[in-house]
Amino acid sequence: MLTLNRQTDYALQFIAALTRLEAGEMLSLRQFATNSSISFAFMQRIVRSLKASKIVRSTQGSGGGYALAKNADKITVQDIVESIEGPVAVTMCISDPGACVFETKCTSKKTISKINFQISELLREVKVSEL
Amino acid sequence: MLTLNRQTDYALQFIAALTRLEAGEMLSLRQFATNSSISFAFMQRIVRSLKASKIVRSTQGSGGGYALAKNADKITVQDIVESIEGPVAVTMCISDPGACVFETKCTSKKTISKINFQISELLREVKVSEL
DNA sequence: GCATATCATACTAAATTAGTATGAATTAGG
DNA sequence: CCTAATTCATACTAATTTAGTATGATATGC
Repeated sequence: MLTLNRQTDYALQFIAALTRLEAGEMLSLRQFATNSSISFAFMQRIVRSLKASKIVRSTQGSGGGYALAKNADKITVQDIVESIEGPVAVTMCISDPGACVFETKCTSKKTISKINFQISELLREVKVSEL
Repeated sequence: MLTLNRQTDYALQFIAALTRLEAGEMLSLRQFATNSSISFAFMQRIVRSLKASKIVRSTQGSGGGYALAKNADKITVQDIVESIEGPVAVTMCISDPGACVFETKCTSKKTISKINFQISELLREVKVSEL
């Protein structure tokens, strides 16, 4: 089905929520999770990746929470996907050269790489401000 | 990683091999499998989908095998992907409306649907003759 | 100090994907 | 008619990935 995993899906929703904050406002993850009836612990792990990729920033302690680390039209859907799932790689020859049994005799790599690039570009053109 | 599964990968390689056949020639799956050192039984299941989608045709019995069911530039990568994995659906709200916990309050569906459509179109523009 | 947050790690469960096994049906050629 | 080579069909198991849980530490405002 060529699908994003659920974590990415949740991440996009969380980011969308952050785009709706006032300047200076923080969103508590617990509040978001409860509000959306999804697992808080699961969300924590997802958001950790977003933090590591510098997509969101956080403040700890009471009254703390998360906010976008940069302007919503400086963050792309590609950034989110890559933060959670790693680089787009439609086939294993892209993510893991040498893994494919066809490798040497494959005539399609060029075409496949092009598809991969185009999908990646397409995701890069969508800003999270559009979510 | 937004990746095609291995079955699709194998299917693309098989189709690529079929495009290289002379008119009237058939390729035995056993031969292809042995040749590529991948599981014959696994390939059988994959090719069955391709047959069901009328992408390949087959003749049984000694000397039989598979060939493309239509011209190589009438078959797209999208056809192969859809035959093996089903329709492109980047998020579950596309493959399974009602499954997503955000459903009602989601503001992003339009954008996501657009991405989904674009990826699908992109795959449809690549013909298997290019593999 | 306490309630409310994030941070970090380790674990378990569920679902999907990959791969195997077995046997039936079909056909060309000797 | 027999045999070898092929596709067809179904059912099963194993491996991997994804989803989800549990627990406790660390930080901060009031």
